[in-house]
Amino acid sequence: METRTVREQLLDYAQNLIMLRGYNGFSYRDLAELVGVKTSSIHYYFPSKEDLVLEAINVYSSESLAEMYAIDSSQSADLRLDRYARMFGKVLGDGDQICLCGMLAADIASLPEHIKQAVQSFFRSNETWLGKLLAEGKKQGTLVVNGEPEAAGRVLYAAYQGTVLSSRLFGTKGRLEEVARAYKVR
Amino acid sequence: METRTVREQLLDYAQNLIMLRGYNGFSYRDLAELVGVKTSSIHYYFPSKEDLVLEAINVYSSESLAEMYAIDSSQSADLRLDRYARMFGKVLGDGDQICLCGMLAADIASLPEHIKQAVQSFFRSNETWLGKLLAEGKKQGTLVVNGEPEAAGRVLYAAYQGTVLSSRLFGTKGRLEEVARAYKVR
DNA sequence: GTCTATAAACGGATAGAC
DNA sequence: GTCTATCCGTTTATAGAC
Repeated sequence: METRTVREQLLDYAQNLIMLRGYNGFSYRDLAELVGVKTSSIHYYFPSKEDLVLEAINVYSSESLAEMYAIDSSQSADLRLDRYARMFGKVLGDGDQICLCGMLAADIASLPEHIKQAVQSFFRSNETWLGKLLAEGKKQGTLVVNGEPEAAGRVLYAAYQGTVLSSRLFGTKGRLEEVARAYKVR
Repeated sequence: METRTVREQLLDYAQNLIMLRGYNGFSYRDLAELVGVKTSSIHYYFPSKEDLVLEAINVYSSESLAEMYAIDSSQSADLRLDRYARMFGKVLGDGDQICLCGMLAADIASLPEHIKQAVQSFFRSNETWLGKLLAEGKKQGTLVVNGEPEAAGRVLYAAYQGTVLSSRLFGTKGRLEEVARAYKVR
């Protein structure tokens, strides 16, 4: 028996579909069939497709960032980086999904300004968090950071986004571990 | 006066459209209006949209890889990395495009197996080329490489793919330079 | 080669009954 | 809230005239 509300199911399946096929790659019909309602019912909850996507970003973003901020800051930086990597590993799902905001960043030319800003906000949060982590790891001597940690945080986040993409493309989960390994002191 | 054949124009505009909006984000109608023909004429050259995309990959791939392989191998590794970064900078175009194969990697769930293989092939060529470059830079002492160069090549290529994405998202070209800087000896 | 015409399915969205 | 019915534009693709 399904306990979630229709609205919750819609958001959940919408998230999966976007992470699989992108904004232009799924329709209200796809979603309706998955949830078992008619497309007109979706419009009751989300008048337009953009409304749906924006709400999907909000849910995804708040959950992901909460998990990221919850990473125990008393651990050493290299262990925290491992936990971050594992978090990123979960977005792969059955190996056919990429990060929701990474996907929407690819589709950004099809989306309105306010959605772009939500995606930017998610990127920035990850970048600055990683930047601070790298700064600490450098000070501790647990991570290898060449140059300014802030810029290195942006590069590292880009590496993670690119790596989920190639992990799915090649069907290999192991690539995500290579990223953290490239920053660890050996 | 337009000197290119219709076929050449179709491929050129198709490349731009894919790099801007992705596989599901453009139509034969968009393309027809840009070139100034009817959609049925496009089917004469490319029976299906997949035929068009595959040919666009072939053109893009052979041109990009040729340019990459032409990077003077007598230079030091850090200078070659700069040239590679500048190459990647060109894909941004007016700041609204990302790598064709990076975009199609995001759209991969909408595409057939033989197109997936073409995208994989492009990724692999870049990854191995960068891996060898990093190996040489490490030996020369001009680049900072932590760990195995092969894995580092995959991470670096992912970083470039992720960085064109975020460069477009934030409208800042400078991020591409940060990547190479993170690998240079200072 | 390029066109007109057309097919047949799909797209997001709305009105109004229940 | 969810449905049926419907609008109307779009999409890829084909047939056949020129």
